[in-house]
Amino acid sequence: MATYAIGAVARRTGVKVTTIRYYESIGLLPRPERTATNRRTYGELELQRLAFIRHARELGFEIPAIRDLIGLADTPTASCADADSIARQHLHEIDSKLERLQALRVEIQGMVDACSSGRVATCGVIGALSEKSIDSGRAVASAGERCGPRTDLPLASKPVEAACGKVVRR
Amino acid sequence: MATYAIGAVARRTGVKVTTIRYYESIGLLPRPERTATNRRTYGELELQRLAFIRHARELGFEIPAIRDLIGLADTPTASCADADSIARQHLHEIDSKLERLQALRVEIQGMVDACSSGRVATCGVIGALSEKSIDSGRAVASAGERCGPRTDLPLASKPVEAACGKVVRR
DNA sequence: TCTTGATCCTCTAGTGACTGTAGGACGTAG
DNA sequence: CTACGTCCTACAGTCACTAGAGGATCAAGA
Repeated sequence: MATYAIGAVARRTGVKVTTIRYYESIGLLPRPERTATNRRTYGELELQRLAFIRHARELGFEIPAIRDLIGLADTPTASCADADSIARQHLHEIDSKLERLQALRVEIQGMVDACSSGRVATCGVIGALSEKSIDSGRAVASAGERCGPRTDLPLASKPVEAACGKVVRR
Repeated sequence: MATYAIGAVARRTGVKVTTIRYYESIGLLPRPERTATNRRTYGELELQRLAFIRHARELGFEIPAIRDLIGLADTPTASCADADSIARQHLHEIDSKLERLQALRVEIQGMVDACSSGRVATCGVIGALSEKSIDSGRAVASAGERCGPRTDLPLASKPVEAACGKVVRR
């Protein structure tokens, strides 16, 4: 079975060398075998686990949650009940993420469509994610409401930028 | 139009007071109006924007990306082409996240189902997210492959834990 | 009106999850 | 055997918060 040096693992999984060592230091990855000259060597399994961690992080899961998830995969059948409750809990988290991501997708797709058809872009991007979070009932910006009076205007003019915010600078 | 103190905003959006101030300090939120005694006051618009930021962060978007997204919502129609390219780029990101989240969901749902029906749980959780990331072709763990020989064994035994990793400790 | 407790202010320091760098050992192609 | 790339440890820095100190303001009750 093939083994890989830490650099090769980094290249294959997209996780930086330093990050791999960091994950090892916090116990998220097991300490790997070492060569006679003290270099880490990894197998396919670690590659998979690392790729999993990377994706999970990109999806917004925190390290304790990832520990859980990895634990699920490693759970012997005996403790199925524990695994089940952890799995259910994360299932809710995932469903909520999916829902919000889909809402955001719809709004952004809408912008792209509007743009390509030369129509005035409406900016429901913020509304897509903001509504369901303002806890108390009567949603602040009910469905369909857009940000500012832009749609009614021919082009951006004075009242708009006061109402709708700032420039993007990265 | 109703205005809110920072604490009220925090309660309604689920974003901590200190975090709101932090977002202001990095320019992600505009500086709000102040009362005569120097207290911040916010309107519905800031509430929405903040809720948006919160969800976006929970979905794994970084602050520069969120700046972009907010920028989209604030974009005057004039710069529609710019907005379009940014929107398209984030659309890809979102689609990729959706895909991976759905794959993870399937695997975790599978575990829950297996558990509730008393079957031996298979641990495809890691496989769900690891496969598509190992860059070079011939996927390391091709579809359907599971983590370790667990499914074939009656209960966890010696070779498994060496192969499949560590204990969960939070 | 006075008090008391909640909330606000600024400033600074700490945390989680990385990320980069210094200083040195090891590996490998020419 | 040289040169350059990769690896090692250790530690400091960054990003996105988070908590705490020390003090001012507000709102409700005695």
